[in-house]
Amino acid sequence: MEASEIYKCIADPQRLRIINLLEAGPLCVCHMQEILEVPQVKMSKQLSSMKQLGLLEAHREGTWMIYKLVDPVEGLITANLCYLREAACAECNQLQRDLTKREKLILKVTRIENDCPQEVCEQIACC
Amino acid sequence: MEASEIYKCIADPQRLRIINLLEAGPLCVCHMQEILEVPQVKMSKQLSSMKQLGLLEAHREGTWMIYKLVDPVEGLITANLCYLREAACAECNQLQRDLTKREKLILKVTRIENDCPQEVCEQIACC
DNA sequence: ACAGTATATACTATAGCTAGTATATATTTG
DNA sequence: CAAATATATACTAGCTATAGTATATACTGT
Repeated sequence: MEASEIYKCIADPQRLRIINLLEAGPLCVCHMQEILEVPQVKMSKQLSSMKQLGLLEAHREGTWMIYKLVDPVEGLITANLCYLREAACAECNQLQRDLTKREKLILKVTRIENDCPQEVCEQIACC
Repeated sequence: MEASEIYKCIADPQRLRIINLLEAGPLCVCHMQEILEVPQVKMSKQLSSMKQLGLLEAHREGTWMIYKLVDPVEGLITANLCYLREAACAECNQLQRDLTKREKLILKVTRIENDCPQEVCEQIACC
């Protein structure tokens, strides 16, 4: 993959946010939508363009499509995420907030699957 | 400067090559043109867009315009040049070749200014 | 087979980028 | 001041990217 293609990809803040999320682990489309608060069409098109580029891959689980970064992750991607997560700028803070939101969402999803009552979870963080 | 603006800038291979050259030191437009082998218009427009962005600054010396990276250089730029110069890809090799070409050009220019005869220079690399 | 949920694609309008040609400006030199 | 050199800008045409709306597909549970 050419460096310029990667830069063109992460030059879009939304796409950068997606990559940032996926670097922390695979996610399904609807959860990314929820975290980034973008319309479904936009999310889907961006994901498919990145898959096309060879940066992402996807598999189906029921009605969900689970996306992940192709392994091994492009060094240029890793290096830039690494830099941005440390840096202090509007976009960089956004990346941090997205990761936090991701954590919470994963807890919530796990809780639902475990049928653990919400009140209990919120108090003792069991799940 | 937003990260996305920087990425958009270096997503163009030509602009990346310019930044790579300038990171090694200031250069005048005609020399960059010679190294990158691009038409004058294109070079001028790319330089002015990067100046507009706040990445470059310029001053005049006679008929020449000397461009340089704004100091301090954006960390994101430095980090990426650093990565790309080590990496092995078509674009990265190009960057290395540009730097070599720059060295030679600077020697040549210095030689002319010193009035050192070319034959001597080429044999003993005096300048 | 049907309804519901999740995701993808087709189509369109529009905005933004790029290259190219021609022309303008700034400076030096004779 | 005229000619030469270096650089910038205006204008245009063509291309690419993006967003939005509507529609299609894939799967699950009933």
